[in-house]
Amino acid sequence: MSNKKSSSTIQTVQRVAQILHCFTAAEDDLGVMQISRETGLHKSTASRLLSTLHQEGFVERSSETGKYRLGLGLVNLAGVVLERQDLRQIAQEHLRALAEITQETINISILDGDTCINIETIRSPKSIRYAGQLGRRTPLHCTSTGKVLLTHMSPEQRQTILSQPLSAYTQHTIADPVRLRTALAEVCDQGYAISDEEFEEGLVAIAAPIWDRSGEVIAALSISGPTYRMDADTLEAFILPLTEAAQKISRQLGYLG
Amino acid sequence: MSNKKSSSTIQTVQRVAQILHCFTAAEDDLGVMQISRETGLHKSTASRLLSTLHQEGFVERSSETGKYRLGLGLVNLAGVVLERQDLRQIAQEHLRALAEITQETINISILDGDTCINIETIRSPKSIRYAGQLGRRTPLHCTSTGKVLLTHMSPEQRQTILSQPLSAYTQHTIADPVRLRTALAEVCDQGYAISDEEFEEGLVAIAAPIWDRSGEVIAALSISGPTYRMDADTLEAFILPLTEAAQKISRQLGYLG
DNA sequence: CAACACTGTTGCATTATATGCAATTATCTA
DNA sequence: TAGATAATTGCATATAATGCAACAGTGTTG
Repeated sequence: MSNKKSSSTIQTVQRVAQILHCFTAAEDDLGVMQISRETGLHKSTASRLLSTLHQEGFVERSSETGKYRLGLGLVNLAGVVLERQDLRQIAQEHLRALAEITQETINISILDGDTCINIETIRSPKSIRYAGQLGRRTPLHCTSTGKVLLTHMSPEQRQTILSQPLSAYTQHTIADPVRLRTALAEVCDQGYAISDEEFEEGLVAIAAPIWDRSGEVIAALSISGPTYRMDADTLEAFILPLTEAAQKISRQLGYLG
Repeated sequence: MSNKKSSSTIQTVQRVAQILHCFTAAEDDLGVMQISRETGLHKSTASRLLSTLHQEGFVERSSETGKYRLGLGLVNLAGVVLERQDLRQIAQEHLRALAEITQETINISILDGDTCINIETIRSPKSIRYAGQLGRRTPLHCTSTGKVLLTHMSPEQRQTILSQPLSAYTQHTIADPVRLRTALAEVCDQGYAISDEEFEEGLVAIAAPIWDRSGEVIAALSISGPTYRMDADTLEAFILPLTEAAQKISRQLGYLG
């Protein structure tokens, strides 16, 4: 106890958030006790909160295990959020075309605070592929989309993010702000960003910016795949289709570039 | 006041749900007062709840109007739900193919209590199209997907749903349980369901069932479009690609039909 | 199959927590 | 500049969430 936040903060809401965030793609069904342990909430508190979340459709109970899982009510609400991104609708056909050409996983990410979040994914048809996940949050400094978004944000915002410690996810992560700035300058120059195993071993991605009518970069379009398929030549060959797709989407959004 | 539910129900969670459900695709940004009025909550209560929901990322504030909107945190959570539907991943390429052939909006819906909910959508490239929305809930008795799911549920479940009053959304809605049962028998027989303006004027859709390895129908695949494009001949021509796509998906799920 | 360990639910008294009021500040409109 | 409307916040009060402990369910093991 002692989360002395803004005076007007409702504890129960924080607890609900805590509980919901226990569930991940990797651990998607949890019992009351597991949640109780993970959150530090009393088991009866957890039980009652979960029970109410269940009534409201935010969690479900697995019919086999009886454990809780996140519920379709969340998809329902998320649909409202995604619906207002007209970007998403406009982009769909271009994504499909790009998926066709590249046979790799395509993502669109937008900025969310100091992370980026995936708002649309088309997965590679191949069995070894980058498993893009809708709604997934990734760091800015070591992903292709993140670097694109970093490059095109306001200097103050960028400064704020770069002044915080940058986690090294792999050996290739550029965790040094100075070197990162240089890398970003290059991104700005060439019009696309590459993450070569900087976020995850074996994962290479390339991303280009999407502009809206006001001339601001509002999203990044990316192609992600395993290192062995994303060699220098392939990557080189992807640049044009990628930037062209991003251009087309931008134009449809009213960008006059 | 006086929602005497199960003794162990937490009011604040119900209120959170109430608030979140105020936001819809049509009305996606709301002020504190609007929410206070719509939910009956005291304006300061609404303010504080929203403020906390904001801290937790479940709502955002529009930078222009300053009003609240649903936030990306919800997309993040919904991603976890969607991720566990391997159906969705398997289906993607088949959906794309079907979209290509038909040039209409393609949806996959699953059962959620007494409604069905959209878990995947590919929109028609045409400007007049059915605007399928991820996470959207629709009734069972008057949609093509709903009728497919109704047809293949357990008799008891179906009984429960059909014994409740059926809303007539349009003049074509089959609101009479007896007539509906006859219609469902036909669906069972022919292997697909059609909704001919039964849910919305001007909207025609056709759906086929998707089976899993245990031989149960777990979802429905549909093609939706405006009446004038979805005439009898076109509909007729869609049957085969639709059922074949549904078959392919089912087989990939392990169905041995 | 009995005993044990573990998990989830619930009635009840306690107190911490959310509430409503009213005052204050901020934002918009005429 | 005033006047209305909306949003926020300090504070006392009372309601609603809490933790306990007992109980019910489930599964594991010798």
